[in-house]
This record gives sequence, structure tokens and C-alpha cells, in this order.
Amino acid sequence: MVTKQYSGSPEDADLTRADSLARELFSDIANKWALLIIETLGERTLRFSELRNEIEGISHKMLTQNLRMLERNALVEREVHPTVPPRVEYTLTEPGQALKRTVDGMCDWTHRYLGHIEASRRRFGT
Amino acid sequence: MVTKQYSGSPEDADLTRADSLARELFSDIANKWALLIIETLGERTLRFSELRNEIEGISHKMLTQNLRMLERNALVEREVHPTVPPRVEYTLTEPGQALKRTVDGMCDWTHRYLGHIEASRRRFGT
DNA sequence: CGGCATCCAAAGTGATACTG
DNA sequence: CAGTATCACTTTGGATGCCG
Repeated sequence: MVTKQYSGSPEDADLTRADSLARELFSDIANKWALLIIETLGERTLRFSELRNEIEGISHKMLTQNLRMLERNALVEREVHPTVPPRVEYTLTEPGQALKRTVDGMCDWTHRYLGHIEASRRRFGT
Repeated sequence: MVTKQYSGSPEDADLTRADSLARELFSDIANKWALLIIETLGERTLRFSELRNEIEGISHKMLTQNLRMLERNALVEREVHPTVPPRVEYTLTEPGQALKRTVDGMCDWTHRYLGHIEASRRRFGT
């Protein structure tokens, strides 16, 4: 599991390091914008401005920041066309596509339980 | 999809409302702490203080805040035992368990691609 | 157009104190 | 023990403007 903690025995050192990396990676991708970018990019390759338009409410800064992060983690590939005006395209890599499939599950879940949850909110007093 | 936008035709009103709810719900749950709570609670029912200990790095405030949010969205059930000292237990509901299964997929993904991504980071220059 | 830097507002943290 | 509240501090996010 992602949340496993250090047990103290020396032979666990590698496992612990791997876990802390896993945890860091999890923290990177477990955020609204990153997941929405992955979902959106799952359909097809998109330019920066197209992504900006598709993802309602994302700021220029957050889009840039998250794209860099996703690139760093090899989820997204960035291709620059040296034209005027510049044209930069983003594509999901294989690991990115694999992650997208799990995020699809989250989206499906969202829609499946929408009514259930809406009712719960009313019960809760919005 | 979660990111669908308003098209303007009146008959889309319900769909649009559902989508905005879905989007809001997605924003609620697509965050580091909420997903970690769901993962941790997936194993078994836990008390507030147990959760706090299991989830490394979460603050008292964020735990409270996210638990309320998860309760509001019917992902978590809160059971108060009126004893001294008080005992409050949190359990995943059925929708919560369903969501956990998809988050498990994310965790699996994290571990499967760990090496791949670690290499990419080095290439990227940390 | 895409990216970066800047500034300001908002959210999160950790400590602490107080209630039931 | 669980939860709420407050406060000072840090981090993050949004808006804006400039550059290649």
C-alpha cells in the first residue's frame, strides 16, 4: 500500500525508499487538475490552448505547472513545433494511458453514484 | 465525461446540471488526503486517532475537514459511541468501497510504473 | 502561442486552548 | 478522545503582464 511506513529493520530500506517515492508520486497525481488533464488528453493529442479551453476553470499557471509535473513523471510527452506562432502539443505516454484507464473508473463511479450522493447531501443539509 | 460543457440548448439543462454536480464531486474527491483516507479506511473501520496515525503527514484540521466532506458525499459513515472517553468510528459505505476499488487501481499503477517514472525524473533533471 | 515572473489572495499547517 | 476555534506562518493558486 501507498501509506506503508518505516518499520526500522535495515533490510526494509529499499522498500521504504520505494514507498516514499510511491507516496510522492501519488501526491503528485492525486489532484484535481492533473487527473482532469490526463482525462482530457486521453481522447487525443492537444495543444496548450486547446487543453486550456477543454478544462473549464483551469488557470494558465496551473496548466503549465501540472503539464511540467506530468512530463517529469513521464505521463505526458511534449512536442514543440518551431513554427510561428509556436505550436506545442501534448500527448499521453503509455504509462499515462494506463493511468487514464484507472481514472476512467473514477469518472464512471462519479456518474453512477451521482443520485445517491446528491440525496446524501440533502440529508446532510447541503 | 466529467468535463463536458454547456452547449446552450434548453433540453441539455438537466444533463448540464448533472455534469456540474459530477464535476464538483470529482473536485471534492480528487485530492491527496481524501483518496488516502478512502484507501486507509478500505482495510477496516478506524477511529479518528487511528486514521491520524495511519495517514502520515495529515494535519488534525485536514483530517476533520475531509472526513466531513466524505460524510456529506456518503462515502464514509460516522458512528459515535457515547462512552467516556468518546469513541468515534469511521467506515466506508458501499459507494465508498466502490470508489476504493478504483483508487486501488491508481495505487497499483503507482507501484507498477515506479521504476519507469524514476528513470524519467532523472532524465528530466530531477 | 506558449512560458515565465510577479504580486496578491486563499488555503493548508502546527500549536494551543477549550468543550462535551 | 473527538471536535471546534483561533493565530501566526508557509504554501499554493489565480490574475496579470512581458518576452521570444
